[in-house]
Amino acid sequence: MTYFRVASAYAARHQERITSRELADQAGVTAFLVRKDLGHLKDPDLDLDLELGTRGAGYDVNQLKERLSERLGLTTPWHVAIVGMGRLGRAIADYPSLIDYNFTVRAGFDIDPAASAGTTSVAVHPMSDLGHIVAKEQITIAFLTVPAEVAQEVAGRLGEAGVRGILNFTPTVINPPSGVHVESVDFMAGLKRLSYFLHAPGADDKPGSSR
Amino acid sequence: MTYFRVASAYAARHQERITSRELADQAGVTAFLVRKDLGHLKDPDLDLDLELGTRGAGYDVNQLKERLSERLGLTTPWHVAIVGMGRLGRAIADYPSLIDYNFTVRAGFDIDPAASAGTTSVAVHPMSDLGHIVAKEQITIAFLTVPAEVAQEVAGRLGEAGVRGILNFTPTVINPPSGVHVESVDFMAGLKRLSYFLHAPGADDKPGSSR
DNA sequence: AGGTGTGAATTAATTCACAGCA
DNA sequence: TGCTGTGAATTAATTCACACCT
Repeated sequence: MTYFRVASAYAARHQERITSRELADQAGVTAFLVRKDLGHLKDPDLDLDLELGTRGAGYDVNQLKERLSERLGLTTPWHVAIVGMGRLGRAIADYPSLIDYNFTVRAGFDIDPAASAGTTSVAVHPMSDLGHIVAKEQITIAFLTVPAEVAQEVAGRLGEAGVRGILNFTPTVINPPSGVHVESVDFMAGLKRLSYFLHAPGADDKPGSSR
Repeated sequence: MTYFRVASAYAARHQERITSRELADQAGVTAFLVRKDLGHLKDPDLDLDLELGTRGAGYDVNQLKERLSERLGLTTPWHVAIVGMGRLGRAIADYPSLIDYNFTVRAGFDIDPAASAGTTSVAVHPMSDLGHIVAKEQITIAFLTVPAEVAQEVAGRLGEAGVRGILNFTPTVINPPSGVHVESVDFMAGLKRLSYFLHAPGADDKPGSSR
Protein backbone atom coordinates (compact mmCIF):
# COMPACT_ATOMS: atom_id res chain seq x y z
CA MET A 1 0.00 0.00 0.00
CA THR A 2 2.45 2.60 1.18
CA TYR A 3 5.16 0.61 -0.56
CA PHE A 4 3.40 1.23 -3.83
CA ARG A 5 3.41 4.95 -3.22
CA VAL A 6 7.13 4.91 -2.50
CA ALA A 7 7.90 2.70 -5.48
CA SER A 8 5.93 5.06 -7.72
CA ALA A 9 7.90 8.01 -6.42
CA TYR A 10 11.14 6.22 -7.26
CA ALA A 11 9.86 5.30 -10.69
CA ALA A 12 8.94 8.91 -11.36
CA ARG A 13 12.52 9.88 -10.59
CA HIS A 14 13.75 7.19 -12.98
CA GLN A 15 15.45 5.22 -10.26
CA GLU A 16 15.88 1.61 -11.32
CA ARG A 17 16.54 -0.11 -8.02
CA ILE A 18 15.54 0.28 -4.42
CA THR A 19 16.80 -1.49 -1.31
CA SER A 20 14.69 -2.74 1.54
CA ARG A 21 16.24 -0.17 3.82
CA GLU A 22 15.30 2.72 1.55
CA LEU A 23 11.76 1.43 1.26
CA ALA A 24 11.61 1.03 5.01
CA ASP A 25 12.79 4.58 5.74
CA GLN A 26 10.32 6.09 3.31
CA ALA A 27 7.44 3.96 4.55
CA GLY A 28 8.31 4.54 8.19
CA VAL A 29 8.87 0.92 9.13
CA THR A 30 11.85 -1.38 9.62
CA ALA A 31 13.83 -3.05 6.87
CA PHE A 32 13.20 -6.55 8.24
CA LEU A 33 9.51 -5.94 7.94
CA VAL A 34 9.71 -4.79 4.35
CA ARG A 35 11.44 -8.01 3.38
CA LYS A 36 8.83 -10.08 5.23
CA ASP A 37 5.92 -8.24 3.65
CA LEU A 38 7.44 -8.36 0.20
CA GLY A 39 7.96 -12.06 0.67
CA HIS A 40 4.19 -12.47 0.85
CA LEU A 41 3.84 -11.02 -2.64
CA LYS A 42 4.91 -14.18 -4.33
CA ASP A 43 2.75 -16.58 -2.34
CA PRO A 44 -0.38 -16.45 -4.50
CA ASP A 45 1.55 -17.58 -7.56
CA LEU A 46 2.87 -20.66 -5.83
CA ASP A 47 5.71 -20.98 -8.29
CA LEU A 48 9.09 -20.91 -6.65
CA ASP A 49 11.02 -19.07 -9.35
CA LEU A 50 11.16 -16.05 -7.09
CA GLU A 51 14.17 -13.78 -6.87
CA LEU A 52 11.85 -10.80 -6.69
CA GLY A 53 14.74 -8.77 -5.41
CA THR A 54 18.30 -9.54 -6.30
CA ARG A 55 20.72 -10.32 -3.50
CA GLY A 56 23.44 -7.77 -3.44
CA ALA A 57 21.50 -5.04 -5.16
CA GLY A 58 17.96 -4.27 -4.05
CA TYR A 59 14.66 -4.65 -5.82
CA ASP A 60 13.83 -3.70 -9.38
CA VAL A 61 11.48 -0.75 -9.00
CA ASN A 62 9.33 -1.42 -12.04
CA GLN A 63 8.96 -5.10 -11.35
CA LEU A 64 8.04 -4.24 -7.78
CA LYS A 65 5.41 -1.77 -8.92
CA GLU A 66 3.94 -4.35 -11.25
CA ARG A 67 3.69 -7.01 -8.61
CA LEU A 68 2.14 -4.59 -6.13
CA SER A 69 -0.36 -3.47 -8.77
CA GLU A 70 -1.49 -7.02 -9.32
CA ARG A 71 -1.87 -7.62 -5.65
CA LEU A 72 -3.85 -4.44 -5.09
CA GLY A 73 -6.11 -5.08 -8.06
CA LEU A 74 -4.86 -2.06 -9.97
CA THR A 75 -4.23 -3.90 -13.23
CA THR A 76 -7.87 -3.97 -14.26
CA PRO A 77 -9.36 -0.53 -14.91
CA TRP A 78 -12.11 0.61 -12.55
CA HIS A 79 -15.06 2.80 -13.45
CA VAL A 80 -16.06 5.18 -10.71
CA ALA A 81 -18.90 7.62 -10.10
CA ILE A 82 -18.83 10.64 -7.83
CA VAL A 83 -22.02 11.13 -5.87
CA GLY A 84 -22.37 14.67 -4.58
CA MET A 85 -20.77 17.24 -6.88
CA GLY A 86 -20.11 19.94 -4.30
CA ARG A 87 -16.70 21.55 -4.08
CA LEU A 88 -15.20 18.41 -2.66
CA GLY A 89 -16.67 16.17 -5.31
CA ARG A 90 -15.48 18.45 -8.09
CA ALA A 91 -12.01 18.71 -6.59
CA ILE A 92 -11.72 14.95 -6.50
CA ALA A 93 -13.09 14.56 -10.02
CA ASP A 94 -9.95 16.13 -11.42
CA TYR A 95 -7.53 14.63 -8.94
CA PRO A 96 -4.57 13.76 -11.14
CA SER A 97 -3.49 10.55 -9.41
CA LEU A 98 -6.72 8.78 -10.27
CA ILE A 99 -5.75 8.06 -13.84
CA ASP A 100 -2.27 6.99 -12.79
CA TYR A 101 -3.85 4.18 -10.85
CA ASN A 102 -6.30 3.05 -13.49
CA PHE A 103 -9.41 4.69 -12.10
CA THR A 104 -11.61 6.64 -14.49
CA VAL A 105 -14.45 8.88 -13.40
CA ARG A 106 -17.34 8.03 -15.69
CA ALA A 107 -20.11 10.08 -14.14
CA GLY A 108 -21.08 12.51 -11.41
CA PHE A 109 -24.39 12.66 -9.57
CA ASP A 110 -26.09 15.45 -7.69
CA ILE A 111 -29.58 16.48 -6.64
CA ASP A 112 -28.96 19.67 -8.61
CA PRO A 113 -26.89 18.81 -11.70
CA ALA A 114 -27.23 22.31 -13.07
CA ALA A 115 -25.33 23.86 -10.16
CA SER A 116 -22.03 22.34 -11.20
CA ALA A 117 -22.45 22.83 -14.92
CA GLY A 118 -19.33 24.11 -16.61
CA THR A 119 -17.11 23.76 -13.56
CA THR A 120 -15.93 20.24 -14.20
CA SER A 121 -15.15 17.92 -17.05
CA VAL A 122 -17.31 14.99 -16.02
CA ALA A 123 -20.99 14.70 -16.96
CA VAL A 124 -23.24 15.34 -13.99
CA HIS A 125 -26.55 13.49 -13.80
CA PRO A 126 -29.54 13.83 -11.47
CA MET A 127 -29.83 11.26 -8.70
CA SER A 128 -32.82 9.67 -10.38
CA ASP A 129 -30.61 8.42 -13.20
CA LEU A 130 -28.41 6.52 -10.76
CA GLY A 131 -29.45 2.96 -11.54
CA HIS A 132 -29.55 3.57 -15.26
CA ILE A 133 -26.12 5.19 -15.59
CA VAL A 134 -24.39 2.81 -13.20
CA ALA A 135 -25.49 -0.10 -15.36
CA LYS A 136 -24.69 1.64 -18.62
CA GLU A 137 -21.22 2.85 -17.63
CA GLN A 138 -20.42 -0.35 -15.74
CA ILE A 139 -19.59 1.56 -12.60
CA THR A 140 -18.33 -0.56 -9.73
CA ILE A 141 -17.03 2.08 -7.33
CA ALA A 142 -18.70 5.24 -6.03
CA PHE A 143 -17.18 8.17 -4.18
CA LEU A 144 -19.57 9.42 -1.55
CA THR A 145 -19.19 13.20 -1.17
CA VAL A 146 -22.69 14.15 -0.09
CA PRO A 147 -23.59 15.93 3.17
CA ALA A 148 -23.21 13.68 6.19
CA GLU A 149 -26.94 13.71 6.99
CA VAL A 150 -27.90 11.84 3.84
CA ALA A 151 -24.81 9.64 3.55
CA GLN A 152 -26.38 6.47 4.92
CA GLU A 153 -29.47 6.79 2.78
CA VAL A 154 -27.50 7.47 -0.40
CA ALA A 155 -25.25 4.54 0.39
CA GLY A 156 -28.32 2.31 0.40
CA ARG A 157 -29.39 3.60 -2.99
CA LEU A 158 -25.92 3.00 -4.35
CA GLY A 159 -26.09 -0.59 -3.18
CA GLU A 160 -29.42 -1.09 -4.94
CA ALA A 161 -28.01 0.50 -8.08
CA GLY A 162 -25.42 -2.26 -8.22
CA VAL A 163 -22.30 -0.49 -6.98
CA ARG A 164 -19.85 -2.91 -5.37
CA GLY A 165 -17.61 -0.52 -3.47
CA ILE A 166 -18.07 2.84 -1.79
CA LEU A 167 -15.33 5.24 -0.80
CA ASN A 168 -16.87 7.31 1.95
CA PHE A 169 -15.61 10.91 2.26
CA THR A 170 -18.15 11.95 4.88
CA PRO A 171 -17.29 11.99 8.57
CA THR A 172 -20.05 9.48 9.25
CA VAL A 173 -19.82 5.79 10.00
CA ILE A 174 -22.02 4.17 7.41
CA ASN A 175 -22.87 0.51 7.67
CA PRO A 176 -22.49 -1.22 4.35
CA PRO A 177 -25.47 -2.35 2.29
CA SER A 178 -25.23 -6.07 1.62
CA GLY A 179 -22.71 -7.00 -1.03
CA VAL A 180 -21.02 -3.63 -0.88
CA HIS A 181 -17.60 -2.96 0.59
CA VAL A 182 -17.12 0.44 2.22
CA GLU A 183 -13.84 2.19 2.87
CA SER A 184 -13.63 5.58 4.54
CA VAL A 185 -11.38 8.54 3.89
CA ASP A 186 -11.73 10.58 7.01
CA PHE A 187 -9.84 13.87 7.19
CA MET A 188 -10.73 14.03 10.82
CA ALA A 189 -9.07 10.74 11.61
CA GLY A 190 -5.74 12.01 10.35
CA LEU A 191 -6.28 15.27 12.12
CA LYS A 192 -7.07 13.58 15.40
CA ARG A 193 -3.96 11.45 15.02
CA LEU A 194 -2.01 14.64 14.53
CA SER A 195 -3.45 16.39 17.55
CA TYR A 196 -2.89 13.24 19.57
CA PHE A 197 0.82 13.30 18.80
CA LEU A 198 1.20 17.03 19.32
CA HIS A 199 -0.67 16.92 22.59
CA ALA A 200 0.42 13.65 24.17
CA PRO A 201 3.15 13.80 26.80
CA GLY A 202 4.86 10.53 25.80
CA ALA A 203 4.31 10.94 22.11
CA ASP A 204 5.55 7.70 20.63
CA ASP A 205 6.29 7.66 16.96
CA LYS A 206 4.34 4.47 16.40
CA PRO A 207 0.63 4.41 15.56
CA GLY A 208 -0.04 3.12 19.06
CA SER A 209 -3.40 2.71 20.77
CA SER A 210 -5.44 5.22 18.86
CA ARG A 211 -8.46 3.15 17.99
CA MET B 1 -10.20 7.14 17.18
CA THR B 2 -13.06 5.40 15.46
CA TYR B 3 -14.66 4.98 18.86
CA PHE B 4 -14.89 8.72 19.10
CA ARG B 5 -16.67 8.93 15.81
CA VAL B 6 -19.19 6.32 16.90
CA ALA B 7 -19.69 7.94 20.28
CA SER B 8 -20.33 11.27 18.58
CA ALA B 9 -22.91 9.68 16.34
CA TYR B 10 -24.70 8.29 19.37
CA ALA B 11 -24.52 11.62 21.15
CA ALA B 12 -26.04 13.32 18.13
CA ARG B 13 -28.96 10.92 18.33
CA HIS B 14 -29.32 11.72 22.04
CA GLN B 15 -28.52 8.21 23.10
CA GLU B 16 -27.29 8.17 26.69
CA ARG B 17 -25.61 4.81 26.93
CA ILE B 18 -23.75 2.46 24.66
CA THR B 19 -22.58 -1.10 25.22
CA SER B 20 -19.24 -2.52 24.22
CA ARG B 21 -20.95 -4.75 21.71
CA GLU B 22 -22.66 -1.84 19.96
CA LEU B 23 -19.41 0.07 19.85
CA ALA B 24 -17.68 -3.00 18.48
CA ASP B 25 -20.21 -3.58 15.70
CA GLN B 26 -20.06 0.04 14.60
CA ALA B 27 -16.29 0.19 14.73
CA GLY B 28 -15.88 -3.15 13.01
CA VAL B 29 -13.99 -4.91 15.79
CA THR B 30 -14.79 -7.36 18.54
CA ALA B 31 -16.42 -6.49 21.85
CA PHE B 32 -13.53 -7.92 23.89
CA LEU B 33 -11.22 -5.56 22.13
CA VAL B 34 -13.34 -2.52 22.82
CA ARG B 35 -13.26 -3.24 26.52
CA LYS B 36 -9.50 -3.76 26.46
CA ASP B 37 -8.88 -0.55 24.54
CA LEU B 38 -11.24 1.45 26.69
CA GLY B 39 -9.45 0.08 29.71
CA HIS B 40 -6.29 1.90 28.57
CA LEU B 41 -8.12 5.21 28.78
CA LYS B 42 -7.84 5.42 32.51
CA ASP B 43 -4.17 4.46 32.79
CA PRO B 44 -2.67 7.94 32.51
CA ASP B 45 -4.66 9.15 35.47
CA LEU B 46 -3.40 6.39 37.72
CA ASP B 47 -6.31 6.83 40.10
CA LEU B 48 -8.30 3.69 40.63
CA ASP B 49 -11.73 5.24 41.00
CA LEU B 50 -12.62 3.92 37.59
CA GLU B 51 -16.03 2.55 36.71
CA LEU B 52 -15.79 4.23 33.33
CA GLY B 53 -18.60 2.03 32.17
CA THR B 54 -21.20 0.68 34.52
CA ARG B 55 -21.54 -3.07 34.86
CA GLY B 56 -24.95 -4.15 33.77
CA ALA B 57 -25.63 -1.18 31.57
CA GLY B 58 -22.99 -0.01 29.11
CA TYR B 59 -20.95 3.17 28.97
CA ASP B 60 -22.18 6.72 29.42
CA VAL B 61 -21.86 8.22 25.97
CA ASN B 62 -21.01 11.76 27.03
CA GLN B 63 -18.47 10.71 29.62
CA LEU B 64 -16.91 8.44 27.03
CA LYS B 65 -16.69 11.25 24.52
CA GLU B 66 -15.07 13.48 27.09
CA ARG B 67 -12.44 10.94 28.04
CA LEU B 68 -11.67 10.22 24.41
CA SER B 69 -11.38 13.94 23.71
CA GLU B 70 -8.80 14.33 26.43
CA ARG B 71 -6.82 11.39 25.19
CA LEU B 72 -6.84 12.62 21.60
CA GLY B 73 -5.90 16.16 22.59
CA LEU B 74 -9.19 17.61 21.41
CA THR B 75 -9.88 19.62 24.55
CA THR B 76 -7.48 22.42 23.73
CA PRO B 77 -8.45 24.39 20.63
CA TRP B 78 -6.11 24.17 17.67
CA HIS B 79 -5.40 26.91 15.17
CA VAL B 80 -4.88 25.66 11.65
CA ALA B 81 -3.81 27.15 8.33
CA ILE B 82 -4.63 25.82 4.89
CA VAL B 83 -1.75 26.02 2.47
CA GLY B 84 -2.88 25.84 -1.14
CA MET B 85 -6.34 27.35 -1.65
CA GLY B 86 -7.32 25.40 -4.74
CA ARG B 87 -10.68 23.71 -4.91
CA LEU B 88 -9.60 21.11 -2.40
CA GLY B 89 -8.27 23.67 0.05
CA ARG B 90 -11.42 25.73 -0.17
CA ALA B 91 -13.65 22.70 0.24
CA ILE B 92 -11.81 21.74 3.40
CA ALA B 93 -11.88 25.28 4.76
CA ASP B 94 -15.64 25.03 5.22
CA TYR B 95 -15.74 21.42 6.27
CA PRO B 96 -18.33 21.45 9.04
CA SER B 97 -16.78 18.84 11.34
CA LEU B 98 -13.70 20.95 11.95
CA ILE B 99 -15.38 23.20 14.47
CA ASP B 100 -17.07 20.26 16.18
CA TYR B 101 -13.64 19.00 17.05
CA ASN B 102 -12.16 22.27 18.22
CA PHE B 103 -10.17 23.12 15.11
CA THR B 104 -10.45 26.64 13.74
CA VAL B 105 -9.09 27.70 10.36
CA ARG B 106 -7.30 30.98 10.99
CA ALA B 107 -5.72 31.58 7.61
CA GLY B 108 -5.26 30.33 4.08
CA PHE B 109 -2.14 30.65 1.94
CA ASP B 110 -1.64 30.54 -1.80
CA ILE B 111 0.85 31.77 -4.38
CA ASP B 112 -2.06 33.64 -5.93
CA PRO B 113 -4.34 34.91 -3.13
CA ALA B 114 -6.46 36.89 -5.56
CA ALA B 115 -7.63 33.76 -7.37
CA SER B 116 -9.70 32.55 -4.45
CA ALA B 117 -11.03 35.94 -3.41
CA GLY B 118 -14.71 35.87 -2.56
CA THR B 119 -15.06 32.10 -2.77
CA THR B 120 -14.33 31.32 0.83
CA SER B 121 -14.76 32.78 4.27
CA VAL B 122 -11.14 32.55 5.42
CA ALA B 123 -8.56 35.25 4.70
CA VAL B 124 -6.09 34.15 2.05
CA HIS B 125 -2.52 35.44 2.27
CA PRO B 126 0.43 35.21 -0.12
CA MET B 127 3.06 32.59 0.69
CA SER B 128 5.55 35.28 1.62
CA ASP B 129 3.51 36.17 4.69
CA LEU B 130 3.76 32.64 6.01
CA GLY B 131 6.16 33.15 8.92
CA HIS B 132 4.52 36.36 9.96
CA ILE B 133 0.94 35.11 10.04
CA VAL B 134 1.78 31.75 11.60
CA ALA B 135 3.36 33.55 14.53
CA LYS B 136 0.62 36.15 14.79
CA GLU B 137 -2.28 33.69 14.67
CA GLN B 138 -0.49 31.09 16.77
CA ILE B 139 -0.97 28.43 14.15
CA THR B 140 0.28 24.98 15.11
CA ILE B 141 -1.22 22.82 12.37
CA ALA B 142 -1.15 23.26 8.61
CA PHE B 143 -3.18 21.47 5.95
CA LEU B 144 -1.07 20.85 2.89
CA THR B 145 -3.24 21.06 -0.23
CA VAL B 146 -0.70 22.24 -2.77
CA PRO B 147 0.24 20.41 -5.99
CA ALA B 148 2.28 17.29 -5.30
CA GLU B 149 5.38 18.64 -7.06
CA VAL B 150 5.96 21.38 -4.51
CA ALA B 151 4.68 19.55 -1.43
CA GLN B 152 8.07 18.65 0.00
CA GLU B 153 9.45 22.14 -0.46
CA VAL B 154 6.43 23.83 1.08
CA ALA B 155 6.57 21.39 3.98
CA GLY B 156 10.09 22.60 4.67
CA ARG B 157 8.97 26.21 4.69
CA LEU B 158 6.15 25.34 7.05
CA GLY B 159 8.64 23.80 9.44
CA GLU B 160 10.76 26.93 9.37
CA ALA B 161 7.68 29.06 9.96
CA GLY B 162 7.13 27.26 13.24
CA VAL B 163 4.30 24.89 12.40
CA ARG B 164 4.34 21.78 14.58
CA GLY B 165 2.07 19.47 12.63
CA ILE B 166 1.24 18.97 8.96
CA LEU B 167 -1.76 17.15 7.58
CA ASN B 168 -0.69 16.12 4.11
CA PHE B 169 -3.44 15.88 1.49
CA THR B 170 -1.11 15.31 -1.45
CA PRO B 171 -0.41 11.82 -2.77
CA THR B 172 3.28 12.28 -2.02
CA VAL B 173 5.35 10.83 0.78
CA ILE B 174 6.93 13.83 2.43
CA ASN B 175 9.63 13.37 5.01
CA PRO B 176 9.04 15.56 8.02
CA PRO B 177 11.14 18.65 8.73
CA SER B 178 12.71 18.34 12.18
CA GLY B 179 10.31 18.98 15.00
CA VAL B 180 7.28 18.58 12.79
CA HIS B 181 4.88 15.66 12.88
CA VAL B 182 3.31 14.71 9.55
CA GLU B 183 0.12 12.73 9.04
CA SER B 184 -1.23 11.92 5.61
CA VAL B 185 -4.77 11.80 4.28
CA ASP B 186 -4.45 9.83 1.12
CA PHE B 187 -7.57 9.31 -0.95
CA MET B 188 -5.66 6.82 -2.99
CA ALA B 189 -4.87 4.64 -0.01
CA GLY B 190 -8.54 4.12 0.73
CA LEU B 191 -9.23 3.59 -2.91
CA LYS B 192 -6.50 1.00 -3.25
CA ARG B 193 -7.83 -0.78 -0.19
CA LEU B 194 -11.22 -0.82 -1.86
CA SER B 195 -9.95 -2.19 -5.14
CA TYR B 196 -7.94 -4.74 -3.22
CA PHE B 197 -11.05 -6.11 -1.55
CA LEU B 198 -13.15 -6.02 -4.71
CA HIS B 199 -10.49 -7.70 -6.73
CA ALA B 200 -8.98 -10.23 -4.34
CA PRO B 201 -10.16 -13.82 -4.59
CA GLY B 202 -10.06 -14.56 -0.86
CA ALA B 203 -11.21 -11.13 0.23
CA ASP B 204 -10.90 -11.21 4.00
CA ASP B 205 -12.76 -8.60 5.93
CA LYS B 206 -9.74 -7.72 8.04
CA PRO B 207 -7.21 -5.03 7.03
CA GLY B 208 -4.77 -7.81 6.27
CA SER B 209 -1.37 -7.53 4.63
CA SER B 210 -1.90 -4.38 2.65
CA ARG B 211 1.16 -2.39 3.56
C1' DA C 1 31.00 -6.07 0.99
C1' DG C 2 26.22 -5.41 0.31
C1' DG C 3 21.55 -7.00 0.45
C1' DT C 4 17.88 -10.58 -0.01
C1' DG C 5 15.18 -14.81 1.91
C1' DT C 6 13.73 -17.36 5.81
C1' DG C 7 13.34 -20.03 10.06
C1' DA C 8 13.55 -19.24 15.18
C1' DA C 9 12.85 -15.97 19.08
C1' DT C 10 10.71 -12.16 20.85
C1' DT C 11 7.18 -9.06 21.45
C1' DA C 12 2.67 -7.20 20.88
C1' DA C 13 -2.14 -7.63 19.83
C1' DT C 14 -6.58 -10.39 20.26
C1' DT C 15 -9.37 -13.62 22.16
C1' DC C 16 -11.26 -16.23 25.82
C1' DA C 17 -13.19 -17.27 30.38
C1' DC C 18 -14.84 -15.85 34.39
C1' DA C 19 -15.17 -12.90 38.63
C1' DG C 20 -17.90 -8.95 40.24
C1' DC C 21 -21.17 -5.22 40.25
C1' DA C 22 -25.89 -3.18 38.90
C1' DT D 1 -29.74 -11.51 33.90
C1' DG D 2 -26.71 -8.19 31.52
C1' DC D 3 -22.51 -6.18 30.84
C1' DT D 4 -17.91 -4.42 32.40
C1' DG D 5 -12.99 -5.32 34.03
C1' DT D 6 -9.03 -8.16 33.92
C1' DG D 7 -5.67 -12.03 34.18
C1' DA D 8 -4.38 -16.18 31.38
C1' DA D 9 -4.09 -18.37 26.78
C1' DT D 10 -3.88 -17.96 22.10
C1' DT D 11 -2.69 -15.97 17.96
C1' DA D 12 -0.51 -12.73 15.02
C1' DA D 13 2.97 -9.35 14.00
C1' DT D 14 8.04 -7.80 14.44
C1' DT D 15 12.53 -8.46 15.21
C1' DC D 16 16.74 -10.92 15.03
C1' DA D 17 20.41 -13.88 13.18
C1' DC D 18 22.45 -16.06 9.69
C1' DA D 19 22.72 -18.75 5.28
C1' DC D 20 23.29 -17.59 0.56
C1' DC D 21 23.53 -15.18 -3.83
C1' DT D 22 26.02 -11.29 -6.76
